[in-house]
Amino acid sequence: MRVTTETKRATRHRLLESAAAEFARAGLQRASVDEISLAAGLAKGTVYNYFGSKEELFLAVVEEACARAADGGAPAEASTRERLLATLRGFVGWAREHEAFARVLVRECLMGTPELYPRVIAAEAPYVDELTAILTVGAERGEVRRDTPAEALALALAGLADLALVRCWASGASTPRLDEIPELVVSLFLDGAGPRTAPGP
Amino acid sequence: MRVTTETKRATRHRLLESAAAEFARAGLQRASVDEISLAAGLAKGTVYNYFGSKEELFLAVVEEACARAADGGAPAEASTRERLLATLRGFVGWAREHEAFARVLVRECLMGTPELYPRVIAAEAPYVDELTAILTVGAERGEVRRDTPAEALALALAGLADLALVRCWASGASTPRLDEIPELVVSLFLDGAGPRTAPGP
Amino acid sequence: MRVTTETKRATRHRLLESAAAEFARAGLQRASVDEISLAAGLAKGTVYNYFGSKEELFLAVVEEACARAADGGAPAEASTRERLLATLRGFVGWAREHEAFARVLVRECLMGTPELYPRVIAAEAPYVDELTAILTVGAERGEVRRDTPAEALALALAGLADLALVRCWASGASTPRLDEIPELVVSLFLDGAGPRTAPGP
Amino acid sequence: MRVTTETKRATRHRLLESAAAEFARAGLQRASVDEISLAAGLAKGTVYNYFGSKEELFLAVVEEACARAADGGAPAEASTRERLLATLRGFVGWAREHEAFARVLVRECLMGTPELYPRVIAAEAPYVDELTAILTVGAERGEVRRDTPAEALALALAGLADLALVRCWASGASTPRLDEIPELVVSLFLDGAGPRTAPGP
DNA sequence: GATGAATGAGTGTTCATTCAT
DNA sequence: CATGAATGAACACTCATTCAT
Repeated sequence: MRVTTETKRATRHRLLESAAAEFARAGLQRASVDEISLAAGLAKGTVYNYFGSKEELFLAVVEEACARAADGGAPAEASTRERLLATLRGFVGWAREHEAFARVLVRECLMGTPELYPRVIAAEAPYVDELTAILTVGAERGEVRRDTPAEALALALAGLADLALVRCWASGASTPRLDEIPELVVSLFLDGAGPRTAPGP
Repeated sequence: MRVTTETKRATRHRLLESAAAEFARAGLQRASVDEISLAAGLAKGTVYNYFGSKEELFLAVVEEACARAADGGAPAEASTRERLLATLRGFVGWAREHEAFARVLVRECLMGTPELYPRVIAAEAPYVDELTAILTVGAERGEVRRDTPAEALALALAGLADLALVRCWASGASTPRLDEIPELVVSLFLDGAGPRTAPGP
Repeated sequence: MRVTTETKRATRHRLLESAAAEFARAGLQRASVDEISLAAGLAKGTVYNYFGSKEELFLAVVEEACARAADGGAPAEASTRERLLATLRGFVGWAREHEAFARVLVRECLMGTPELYPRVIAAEAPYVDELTAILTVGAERGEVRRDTPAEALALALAGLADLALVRCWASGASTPRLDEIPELVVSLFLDGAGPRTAPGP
Repeated sequence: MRVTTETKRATRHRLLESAAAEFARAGLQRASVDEISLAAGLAKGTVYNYFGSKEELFLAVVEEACARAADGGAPAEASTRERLLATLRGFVGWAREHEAFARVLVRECLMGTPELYPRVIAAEAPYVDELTAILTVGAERGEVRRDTPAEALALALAGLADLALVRCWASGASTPRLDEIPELVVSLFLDGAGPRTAPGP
């Protein structure tokens, strides 16, 4: 019984892994259930013993990706800049190690099918919420402008990070490099593209 | 002869219009050639008298959208901030009036099918090039930071505008409102999310 | 008026020529009406001013081919062997000069669409009839076996010639060569594949 | 397992049978995959579980037909005439019982689509090879003329048999009758159409 | 008489989903 | 619970034919 439960968990995990790879490669529409099941070493029908449809499987992958992306623990009571940097470093580090999941997540952050959009939003909530919380505290401390809602800023920051990741992947990991992304994005986000006024420690 | 030429132009235009709507609704993969032709009041075969394939039609729509988006004339020798604002206002104004086209453009700016990517990039060039040119001049004038390539900044700016548009459409045109977008985006882009240091003249 | 009639004849002729080329290249099914009209320097619709349908055009080509093939005049009162040789030489010579028509004819002699078969048979009648007549006279003279109907023999002979032509074309005109075909076929047909008993004068 | 394997074999067989009938009726181009699957009592998609494409299915039918046609075992060390007769009797007997396959085979022996020609040739090899072998031995024994390559003679003989079958089918099985064909064809092939010289024992 | 834009039925093929084993 | 054969709706694309100009 215990064994059975453990086996099921493992099977589900294998399906999620190969589904992430396939969705990252081909997107939701073009991904093939056949490919996913074969890559997991299982038969096609098994997919439907675990997930109701291809779309359900896709959402499960997105949820898994967000859950993993969010748990890049934030640091202590450092400056807002440091906290954002840490969060993005966690995100980028996770993206490096789980590129398949990361590609799916980024892809769907930027452009989801309209009918799935609400559910993707919900799945991404933990990740965006973390950024929102940091920015809210930052605004209270006077480290973040107050004329724009924290959530809008969080979405813009997440979007900038996603765009940078897309550019990185599209350029063969050369421009920008993965490890440059957090500084690059946080700098642009906090300081803007205008001339550097006060570099400040 | 003249009549025929004019008629063909009109037919092609109708096809582009309904194709833009369908692509905006469903994306490249899920868009149905049948739907496009029927919505245009034409038979399916007619689509193939004008465009070699669904993908060619799609690219034609993107090119059309970019050509229109780009001709929002830039102003004179104003400040970089004003020039960027004017360009984004032109873009947003155009997006309001041609929402179907705009959705296609934004969608594919953010994430196109890999095999089409080079051609989409080429189609979008005029629009991104305009931003790049403004930012290059701005850097020379000392109005734009010089530690990041102008083209990377242009892509970030275009990406922010796209993200704002997506949020606008997803929220039923309420948050943010269309006409707020240029100021919002340019302000965030130039000044950053940090505390307002110098409101500037 | 005379001019008009002459022009129509010429137009019809051009269509038959390019139709023969296209049918020879691709067969009845795969032949494209577009190709035929364009190769003739005319618009697609014009084909239908002269022929009711693609099939009608095809039959017209077959008839034209047979009419031309048959008028390779038969010689005098020579031996049956000589008369058959002369007829086949005429046929092969014509095939050389009008390869497109010849390919269509051979193709359809060997394998016609069932529904067209009767009409193709009728169109080929003049050519097969000539062979039948020669063989009938040959049988009366004792130069041809009498235990098989002359028409069956004529069809077998025509079939052998067609097969030889097909082999010739398939081998790039090398095996057998076009000018070898008449002797080859008549020799096999009259003498058989058994050991040469009497080479005859 | 055993059951599944047996079932698959049966399903494949049903598809081959109805495909043979459809190809015989309409030829490769006009044959409809829909018709084939429906006639087999299966859904259209099932065809593609067994054969990669319509062309692959077609080639499978030809191969099946040739494999069956060739196994009409040749007799012992009889005369060349007897051996050829036996082979043709086997072929005709098989053609009677599997008319659909036979029609496909004959049709494609006589004229295949150019791009498939090499593969059709390969599929037919066993059958033509048998005739070639018999004729080669016959030439060594002095029972077959040596001035023409055995393979060319084999093709001519196979072609004559095919033509006879076509005439038989076209005439509603009356002229010639199926069972007359072997003698008719072998007699014409070995003795020729010239006057009977030596009836031989 | 010539044109060629419009047509739309027909085609081969894919693939998510089901279900009997 | 896993399987994978069967399914059939959906799809992009072709092309012979028509007809208004």
